[in-house]
Amino acid sequence: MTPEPPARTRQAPTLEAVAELAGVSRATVSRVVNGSLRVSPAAHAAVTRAIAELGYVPNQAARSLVTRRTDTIVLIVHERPDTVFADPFFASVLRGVNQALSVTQLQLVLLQVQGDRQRDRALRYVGNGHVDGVLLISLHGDDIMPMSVSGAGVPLVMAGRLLTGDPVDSVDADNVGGARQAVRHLVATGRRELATVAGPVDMSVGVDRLAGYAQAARDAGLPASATRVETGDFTEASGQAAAARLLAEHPTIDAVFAASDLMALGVLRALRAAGRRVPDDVAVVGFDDAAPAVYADPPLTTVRQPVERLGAEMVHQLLRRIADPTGDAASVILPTELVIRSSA
Amino acid sequence: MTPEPPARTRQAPTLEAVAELAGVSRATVSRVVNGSLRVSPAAHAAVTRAIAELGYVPNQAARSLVTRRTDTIVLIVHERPDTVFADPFFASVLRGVNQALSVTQLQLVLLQVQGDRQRDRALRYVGNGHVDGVLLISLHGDDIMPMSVSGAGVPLVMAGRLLTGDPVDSVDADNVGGARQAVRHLVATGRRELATVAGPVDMSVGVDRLAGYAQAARDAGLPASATRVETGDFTEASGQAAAARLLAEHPTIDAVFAASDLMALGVLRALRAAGRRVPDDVAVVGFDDAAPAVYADPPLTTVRQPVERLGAEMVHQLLRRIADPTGDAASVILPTELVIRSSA
DNA sequence: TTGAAAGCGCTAACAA
DNA sequence: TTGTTAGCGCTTTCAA
Repeated sequence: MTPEPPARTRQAPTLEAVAELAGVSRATVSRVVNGSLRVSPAAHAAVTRAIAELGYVPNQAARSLVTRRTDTIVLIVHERPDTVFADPFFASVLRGVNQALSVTQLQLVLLQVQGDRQRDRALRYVGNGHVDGVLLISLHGDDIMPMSVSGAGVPLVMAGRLLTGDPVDSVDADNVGGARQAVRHLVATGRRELATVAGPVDMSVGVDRLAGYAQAARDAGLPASATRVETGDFTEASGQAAAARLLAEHPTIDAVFAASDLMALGVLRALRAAGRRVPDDVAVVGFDDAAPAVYADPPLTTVRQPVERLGAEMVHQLLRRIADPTGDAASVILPTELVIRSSA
Repeated sequence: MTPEPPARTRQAPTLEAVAELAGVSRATVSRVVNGSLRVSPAAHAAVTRAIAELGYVPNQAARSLVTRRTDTIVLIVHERPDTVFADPFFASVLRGVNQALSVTQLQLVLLQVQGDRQRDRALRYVGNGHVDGVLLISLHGDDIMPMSVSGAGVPLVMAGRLLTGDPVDSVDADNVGGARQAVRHLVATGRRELATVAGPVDMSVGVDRLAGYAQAARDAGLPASATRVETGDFTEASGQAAAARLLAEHPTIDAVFAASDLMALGVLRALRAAGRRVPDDVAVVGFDDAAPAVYADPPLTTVRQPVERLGAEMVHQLLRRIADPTGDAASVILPTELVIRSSA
């Protein structure tokens, strides 16, 4: 009287069982499962039926052991130790990643990394063949992860670009172009005394959006006095503080380009606190990273980057790189879009 | 002259290599790696040194093949085919999950599931021993996934609860209590003509928040006429439409409880569109699911649920269940908190 | 405390 | 087109 084993323990059907039921060898079953062409219709049918009957699903561990593939990629989010990464941006990227992945056999492992300990653990995980490829979202402009990963020969695609200039497969929004759109819009609507609340200078997004701002201001023939810059860290509070500084020192400002949506919100608050009217008095344009700034009231004119698509493109590029590990690093730049709403 | 193999291909050191270098058997190395007590200090030292020298990391596939553990859990997000799941809520849960996981050896696989096809694929994935446990966030009140998963003997913890009443390990916010807090607050501040914009009746959050609202209204001795209900689907647009209906039919309303933050935003817009002043004319309290309603201007009084903690608690409960698969299903209810801001 | 040996379920030559 | 066979790297009895 052997006791009934718990469901959990009940042996999942193996290749062997399928082979037996179908009356063929394990190799043939394997061929069918893996879509080999060199199988007779009869064998194929028998195997397919047996698989259905038994509810067979390949054991991934056994498969990985021999193929050295894992059918898994990892998304690493390398945050700063102190900062909380902007949720909506991340969630939107993730949505795009999942969508692109849903038509593949690949599974997604998620790794949130803060600090050197966790980073090194992640690096070890990746370096040890646990995944077929890496997607990286890094908040560090000089992160060592990208080079460590690609140096280990593991396919990698990162969001944004490396401030070090090292070549890495990457997908990025057109931050320079987006900032230019913002400035051109402000100038086109008659603004002449511009300022920007820029992002951190140690992040490519920060650098690029500032560069676009400066370029466009120069192109518009604005004097240097009309290109004020204060820096924030992408948070609402920092945007508010930066705007307050701007207003105190340059009361004649009539437009602000905020390099993130959260900072744009802060700018709005600072303007209100200072008794300025938006947009009559001062116009505001923010960069839309999918954070909730669009819920500002009145709604904000923004430069929108296609965040979800960014995630999907990262996957596509990674798949390409996995299929063909050779060749130079490629950068995909996604266009931004100016979305005009009432407050600018 | 064998060509230099690419880094990728270079054999990772195996147990065998470690054993040889340490001058012991593979079994002994395995014991050290897995923390067995029955190893002599000398052997232990030799093995430890060899591991460090070689940079050995166990091959997870080989290990899983024999242990039948995967050291992986999966977070399944079962969305509706049409709806886009609220990003910030999801991202916050994920943050809590990751945080709880970071002190373990477990890896997190993420599965976004929409529609029956993907659901069945996920079920097969889980049922075939790919993961040690499942975390489930479901938007379907009568989802078959929970019972399928736990019926297959795979440890499962879900967020929320099943409308079917089936017993499943779960973690939930105190939605009933939170809604009561909201109503009590409105009553305490002098409101007498209440209404709610409730959530979908096929989701436990919707049902529970409505139940709390009704309970508290009754407890406060409000007449039935003061417990109007309109239903939305948790989106801002639906909140706005519901509030518009409410205002049209019951112009005397002086307070609205919105069962989600996005719907609260919609309510605010509807009130403004109707020329009502907030909060003087009509007070609004929303349920804070970590969506951006708190960015409303003026800020909204909300009932806040601890979303991040919810994720962490789900992990803790799952770990318990994995360690001890027997025993009855348990429900953890997390308290909510009333956060009073200007608009109510 | 240690080692020898038997697989875990699968893929991939190689032979037939 | 099919089957046979030899492992992939690890854990785990079982004996010593």
